[in-house]
Amino acid sequence: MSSAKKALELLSYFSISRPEIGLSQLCRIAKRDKATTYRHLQSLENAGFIEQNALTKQYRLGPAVMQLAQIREATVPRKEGARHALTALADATGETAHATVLSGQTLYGLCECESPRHAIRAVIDLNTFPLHATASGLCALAFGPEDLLCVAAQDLERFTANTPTDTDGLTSLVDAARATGIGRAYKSYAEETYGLSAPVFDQTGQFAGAVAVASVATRFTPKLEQTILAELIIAAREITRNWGGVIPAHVEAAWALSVKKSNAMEPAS
Amino acid sequence: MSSAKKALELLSYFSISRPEIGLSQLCRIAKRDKATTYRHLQSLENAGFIEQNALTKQYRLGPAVMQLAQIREATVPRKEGARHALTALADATGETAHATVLSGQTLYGLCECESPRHAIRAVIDLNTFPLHATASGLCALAFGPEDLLCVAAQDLERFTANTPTDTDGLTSLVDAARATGIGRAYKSYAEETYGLSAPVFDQTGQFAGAVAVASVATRFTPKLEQTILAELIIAAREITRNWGGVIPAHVEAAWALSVKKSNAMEPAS
DNA sequence: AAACAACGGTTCGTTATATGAACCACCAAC
DNA sequence: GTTGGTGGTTCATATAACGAACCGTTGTTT
Repeated sequence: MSSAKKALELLSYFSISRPEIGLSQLCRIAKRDKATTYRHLQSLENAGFIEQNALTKQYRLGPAVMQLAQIREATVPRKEGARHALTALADATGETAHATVLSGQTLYGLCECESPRHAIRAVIDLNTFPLHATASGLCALAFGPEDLLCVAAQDLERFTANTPTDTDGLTSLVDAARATGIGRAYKSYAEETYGLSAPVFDQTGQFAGAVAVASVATRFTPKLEQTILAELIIAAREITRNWGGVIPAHVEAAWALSVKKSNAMEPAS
Repeated sequence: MSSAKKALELLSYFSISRPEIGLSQLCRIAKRDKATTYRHLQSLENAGFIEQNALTKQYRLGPAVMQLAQIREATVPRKEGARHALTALADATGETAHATVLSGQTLYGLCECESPRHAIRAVIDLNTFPLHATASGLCALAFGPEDLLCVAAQDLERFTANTPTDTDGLTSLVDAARATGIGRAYKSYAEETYGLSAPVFDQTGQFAGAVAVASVATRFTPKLEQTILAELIIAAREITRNWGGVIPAHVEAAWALSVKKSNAMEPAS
């Protein structure tokens, strides 16, 4: 593994829930040598990617990332293009909505929007999304580049009893997503959550990411599913438009079938 | 130079004005070998820091920087703490306002806010700020850690005829900043701009950054200076409060003198 | 259409650079 | 004063970074 990659990987250990990390602690987390880790941290600090809390000596993300994010968003305004649709989605469903972006073979969390309706709700710690266990991931496998499925099949980490851990289980979920235009993760990532997701496309015509709703499994009803489904499709259309893409015809067709079926099961809301 | 540092440095060549860069182009800019640069780009791409435009093969910043920025801002909400004061500052002065953050020995642009009042106005390409040639930089030298001045004196790059290029010239500007509580860059960075800046402090009690106004030199009048001065101080106080700091007494005293002197020169606005 | 130049990407022998066990100095708890 | 935890440093070793030269493609020029 290249030294640059190792240094960059250190950044991925910072998160909202763990925003400051000490040297020794980071060595444990990353399972790396202290001297090496220290040198990497120095490189990162020099470049402004991290800085040291003067009081605690712990490291935290630095100001350089703010600049880069601003340049990125000015170049490819993904977040801006998703914001409105996400808040509307969270508002209409009363659940937590979020969007993801595919880059290379990794699905990254873009932003999250919680609804205040329920005290118990899913919170998304924005991170990379496992392709096989999340609704957004299944969307990526179903509608993204084909080689993604091979990559995902290599690492079928088990998160819950429902996580698909063999290729057959995974492909059946992906096929279902293709057929319905919707990715579904029923307790496959976290024990209590039910995720539904719809694909989003960009100006290259390719799959660019997904928009998703994470709901608490215990309050999931056919009625709620019907609402989420309808709103998800609206959001996916809006974000796709903002990202300069168009929904492929076969996806629109799959959605139409899904909605029809959903309405049939729970008629006249 | 470490490989990690070299890879990270590549990211700094992306900017709002040059958001996408091809391999060969980047090699020229960074004055690096093509094979090496390519490998570095691959590392960066793997980590999600850059991605390739599928059509043009050019590289641009990737989604990972968005996540990191979100974590950084959740950890240390610098931007949020500066936003309101900056818009108010731009609004009150009719000029472009911006804020900078010191991390290590580098002064980073945080955010910029333009006023629509004039068609001709300064635009800040958020980047690292040269300590010797910008108003914010002079603030950092005047109120930041002492070793900063030694570092800055090592690299006195000339930008204009007014750029201080010897230690004496620089120290006199820094001394002036200390005496007035205000950093001044009169055509020392760009030929047409006049920058005024005030220091901002954080909860450690240290200098944390600066807030600044970049004005067009040709429309600069004592009257405008008086306005900028007053508003700058208000903004610096507000941002300092939001960042959890307090303005040191000697800085407040210097400001009081500056305002008094400025009022005396242009009485009864 | 042939020649050219510029592009992104790859190869391979050389050599510089990353590595990590062992090492400080420091601090807090007991 | 011992113990266990920090953040930070050293130096011989070995690994991975390096770059000249290479390939295949593309789009422009003659």
